[in-house]
Amino acid sequence: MAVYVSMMRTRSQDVTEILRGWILDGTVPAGERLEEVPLAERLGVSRTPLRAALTLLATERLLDYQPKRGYVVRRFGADDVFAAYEVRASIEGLACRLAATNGVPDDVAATLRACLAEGDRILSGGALAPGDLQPYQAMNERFHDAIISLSGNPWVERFVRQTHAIPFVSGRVILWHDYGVIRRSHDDHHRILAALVARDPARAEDLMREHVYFAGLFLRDNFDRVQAKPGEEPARSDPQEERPR
Amino acid sequence: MAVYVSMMRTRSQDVTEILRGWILDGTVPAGERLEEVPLAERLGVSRTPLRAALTLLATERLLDYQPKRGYVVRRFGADDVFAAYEVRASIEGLACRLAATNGVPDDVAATLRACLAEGDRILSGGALAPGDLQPYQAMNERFHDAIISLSGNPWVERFVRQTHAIPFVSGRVILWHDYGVIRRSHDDHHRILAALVARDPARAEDLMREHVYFAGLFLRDNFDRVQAKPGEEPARSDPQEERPR
DNA sequence: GGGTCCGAACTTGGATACATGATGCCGCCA
DNA sequence: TGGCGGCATCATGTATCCAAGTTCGGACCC
Repeated sequence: MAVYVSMMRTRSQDVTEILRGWILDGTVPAGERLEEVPLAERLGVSRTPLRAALTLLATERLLDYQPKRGYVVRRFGADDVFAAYEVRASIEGLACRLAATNGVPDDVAATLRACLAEGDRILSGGALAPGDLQPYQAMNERFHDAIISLSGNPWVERFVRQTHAIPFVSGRVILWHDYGVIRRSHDDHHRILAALVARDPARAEDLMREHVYFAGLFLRDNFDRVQAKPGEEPARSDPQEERPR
Repeated sequence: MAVYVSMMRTRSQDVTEILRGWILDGTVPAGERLEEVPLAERLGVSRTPLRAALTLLATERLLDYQPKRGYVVRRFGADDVFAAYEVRASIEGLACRLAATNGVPDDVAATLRACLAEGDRILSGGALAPGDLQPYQAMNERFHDAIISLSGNPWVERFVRQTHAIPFVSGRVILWHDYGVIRRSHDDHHRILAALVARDPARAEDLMREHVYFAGLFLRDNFDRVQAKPGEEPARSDPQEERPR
């Protein structure tokens, strides 16, 4: 007996995704007040589903909310973003440790090795071509997502996903100008997989923590650079958070 | 010109808190379907604020939601709860490390020392009196909250708060039957504060991680005990549980 | 002239009415 | 008798309407 999962999509969900996208890619600038009626008209829906979306995004802390005073797009500074990376480093480190403890099934190992191979190919030229940014981002996200799934801890997955829903913390934003940094980062990937298959939880955790933490450091020190070019944001792969894996 | 912070409380917020309480303390049993109209009548409000509360609790993952099929109180098993403790241990460990790095202001140190003193007093008798559970819980929460605030990392605060909003993970639930375990746990508190004032980040992190992690282990191994506590018969394994609706 | 008080317009919160998809019963047919 | 299909019922999703709080401007008072 098959269990049917409703494919139904409500307007609220659609509106939520659209709005989240607008916030993350800067279409709606930080600090802007979101008034219900104009927004609803702009989105072509009534206030009801829009309000559901707003409450949801407020619980995700993408919006600030005060009763009777409405919603404001939250402003994220370099310190906020770095703080998020600290947390992400900690949780993904945990994920990596758990994954090493649990072991890596063959099919996942194959996926991870494919990620490594693709990264090697992209970086083999010795320089960063702009057109390679998007595939590298996608590869990077696949790699990290696979490890998070391996942790087998649903809360890890949930929290990491929440950190990804913070502007500039998402794996979609990668500073693509320093070959050496990217090279090193991908080298981390190699060592992380090695630690995973060797069932070395402590090493796997340490590597992942530093891997993510350094990304946060680097982003903080180059924060003006990434803020300046929101046009660099390429087509996001669908940000819907509910996607089961 | 004074800046007024609206003290306004909306019905949605009230309903959210009430419902969250009902879920956390078992008034609404896990697995139960929450129908909007009956619930709204029971709460004395219309469907609108209730629906806002439901969407919020669903984003907190306290409820499962499927479009057109409504909300169901999520069921948390021992493994879910333990997994939450793993994450909480990691994040509170981070919080403790950051707090040790930042240093402890005198007023906070005084608060923490007061917590230690109260715990010492409660435990001085050499046994656990039922009437002492509530003050000990409150003290425990104050202690942990103070350290989390010291971290200065807003995301840490947010995520830890989220783990506290999981049934059985909340600091409100403490197994109060084994004097030795509580005694040791409070001894951890002493050492943690010592590490904080000594500005020893590594030791502070390790202590807090183990402190929380062991609480998770202990809770998992005594899970039936805490589940039976709300006065309900332990959730009988319901063979029809899988039936969608 | 500046500050305060008042009120009107606007915005958000809540209630109700209507639309739409899910569920389950019942009868029909093989 | 058992399975399948259609229709009735009901719960949820959305729109609209009403209530209540906030904001802002202007007039009045000091």
